[in-house]
Amino acid sequence: MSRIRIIDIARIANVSTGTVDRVLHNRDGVREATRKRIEKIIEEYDYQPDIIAGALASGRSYRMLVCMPDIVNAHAFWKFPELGVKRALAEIQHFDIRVDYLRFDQHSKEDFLKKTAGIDPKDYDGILFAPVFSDVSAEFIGNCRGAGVPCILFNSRIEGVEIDGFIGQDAFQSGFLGGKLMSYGLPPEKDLLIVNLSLRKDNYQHIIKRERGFRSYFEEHSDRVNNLVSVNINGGEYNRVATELEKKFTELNVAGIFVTNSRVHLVARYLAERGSMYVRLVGYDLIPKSIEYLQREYIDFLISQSPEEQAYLGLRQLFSMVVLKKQVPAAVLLPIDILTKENINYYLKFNKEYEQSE
Amino acid sequence: MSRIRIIDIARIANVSTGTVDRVLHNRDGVREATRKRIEKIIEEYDYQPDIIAGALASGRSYRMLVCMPDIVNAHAFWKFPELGVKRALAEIQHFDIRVDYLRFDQHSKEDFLKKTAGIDPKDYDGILFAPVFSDVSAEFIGNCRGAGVPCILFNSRIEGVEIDGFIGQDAFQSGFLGGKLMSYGLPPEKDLLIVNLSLRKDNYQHIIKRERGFRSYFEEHSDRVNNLVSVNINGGEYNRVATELEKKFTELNVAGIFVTNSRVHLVARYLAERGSMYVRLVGYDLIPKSIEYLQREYIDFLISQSPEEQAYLGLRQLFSMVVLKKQVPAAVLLPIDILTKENINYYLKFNKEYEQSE
DNA sequence: ATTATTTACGTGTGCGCACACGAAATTAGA
DNA sequence: TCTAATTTCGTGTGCGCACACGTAAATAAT
Repeated sequence: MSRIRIIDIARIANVSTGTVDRVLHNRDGVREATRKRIEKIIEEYDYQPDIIAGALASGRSYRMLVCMPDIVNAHAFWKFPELGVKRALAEIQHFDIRVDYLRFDQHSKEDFLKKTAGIDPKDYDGILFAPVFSDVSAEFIGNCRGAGVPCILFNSRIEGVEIDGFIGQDAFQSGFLGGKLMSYGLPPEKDLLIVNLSLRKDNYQHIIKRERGFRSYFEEHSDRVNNLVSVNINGGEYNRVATELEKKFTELNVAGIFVTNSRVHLVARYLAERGSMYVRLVGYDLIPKSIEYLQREYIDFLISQSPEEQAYLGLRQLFSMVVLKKQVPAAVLLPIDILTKENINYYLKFNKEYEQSE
Repeated sequence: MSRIRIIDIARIANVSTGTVDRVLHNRDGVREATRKRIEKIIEEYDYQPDIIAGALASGRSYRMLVCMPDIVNAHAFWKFPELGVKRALAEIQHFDIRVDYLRFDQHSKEDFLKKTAGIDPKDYDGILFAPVFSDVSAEFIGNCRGAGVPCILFNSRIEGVEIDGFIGQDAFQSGFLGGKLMSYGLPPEKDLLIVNLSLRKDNYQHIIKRERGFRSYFEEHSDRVNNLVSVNINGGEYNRVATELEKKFTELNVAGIFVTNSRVHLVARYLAERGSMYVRLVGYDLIPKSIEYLQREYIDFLISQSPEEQAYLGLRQLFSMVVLKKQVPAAVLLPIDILTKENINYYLKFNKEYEQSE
């Protein structure tokens, strides 16, 4: 009653295991009639290959490329995807899968081009990629898929570029949730700032969607008549941010600030130095500088993109596609995690465990 | 340069693979001196068995028992652990692991005793167990571990009972977080209700801890001078709940309600029928009845225990212990998920995907 | 019709390990 | 000292599959 094997199929079809093997692997050298007959039996008995035995026999090893920005310091944002990759790797280690990392400066398109220039996609069986620069990323993806190498994206997506899978977050909805967290308990008829602290104009897509989502919340809740004011501060050092904010604080009656990316800690610092603890502050991502202000209660909520989980799932999907030859969903949108001072430790501890288990 | 194999060790030690095999499996029939010699080599070269080949050769199959309460309707709380078990199973299916479910009426200790009486732990290689009735559960666990069967608990833990692993949540901290969510934006000097709607007094442990956590938040934030009033309503049908709440609403100036378990939807119904949308309501668990009120904004926040993830991790740990013979952490406390109207869909969708992929 | 070429298929080996069986070495028994 | 019992070890086989190789059958070339 156990599972049907190649040899069983061979016997039923009155051929040898070699012929069945050829059919299973779409190799030629099989007469059409025979092929049909065998395929029918495979179908009928719902043959499921024993991938354990397959892996052992083939002795194949796999090579994946994980392409994402540099980890700028030991605990920055891009450390988490790496942890996720390692976690996935630990689970599938028996399959002899090796991973190369290709890291690049997330602020330099030139660096990205230089680094990817040295890559031949054909050296890899699959690629997990966090696209930062839309146009050149699209080209890179095109090269890979042109060479027949599966490509799975995470963190952000590029419109109109065909890929094998995407793992990420619904940016609009996360902004919408930001609106709710902000609004919750805030007096109406006060002013709210939406602060964009992006360093590059390149990958603005999900930043814009976050702002739209945030605004949309207040449009849908007309009882909240808060006044929403956008502030764009490029450049990025603290003094610029402080100056710009100071201006707004004198003009307006600021009751809350929504920062559309992980640089929310700069705003938190401003509030801390100003002693404005009462101002609601909501931003993105679990990075150490922000955690500090979350714990000191200058930041009220952080919305997490679960970068660890994104990369974990990404590598698992590559594995499913490449090794198990299974279909994977075109897109997976992860839950939008809400982090506060009170639950942050569990997210951190979780990651620590993975680090220890290396 | 590839991994060292049994045959390599055998050659180095000047013995046959059979002898190495005996050492590896702690079988007798090996002279002490030889054993030492081989063990030293194993150590020195850090031999890691190829579990792929091992699984293939041994042809072993494994049997796990998953023991938890009945799924009372198609979408109730206990459906989620089942989904988690299935997800884990899908990932490790190549190892021929079968799972039996033992379900019992979570309100009847007699039923639990009856069901477990028919179980011989020795029929199983591992047990994943959600203990509900402390005393008899402890006995059951004792039987299993006495028979040498690893036992991993999830959902709740029993003090003083030795187990092989626990997957769950920090109840105190989740209550503390509930306090924050409640407090956030609520006017001080109003009254808050803490409502206990437990059906059985048996497994009160984490209910009590949740209340303690909640109260602790307000103790630590002395600027919040809200008045906390506990309400215990046993029994459980809606009318009782409505009557008791009505009493409190006339006595007090209720601005928020914290419900310590998943029956928060009963309170939400009361608020809905009363038209009291302004009252903040925080409770537990993603069950359909609550989701409805979450979407209608009578419930502001649900704290999720991630039951799907708990069971998923539980089975994965059993697998690690039993099949891979690896050590597993004594306890894993999962992140405390915050669910709102705005992010609930992603948690639901995620589960849907698993359902579809069956 | 005979040979060369192509197409279609069968056979054999090994991946790394687990385990049954049997053989050799050692010790005990007489 | 010789045999029997026991301990210690080696050998062989197979798990299900992938893949190289070899061979038979069909077709083409001469």
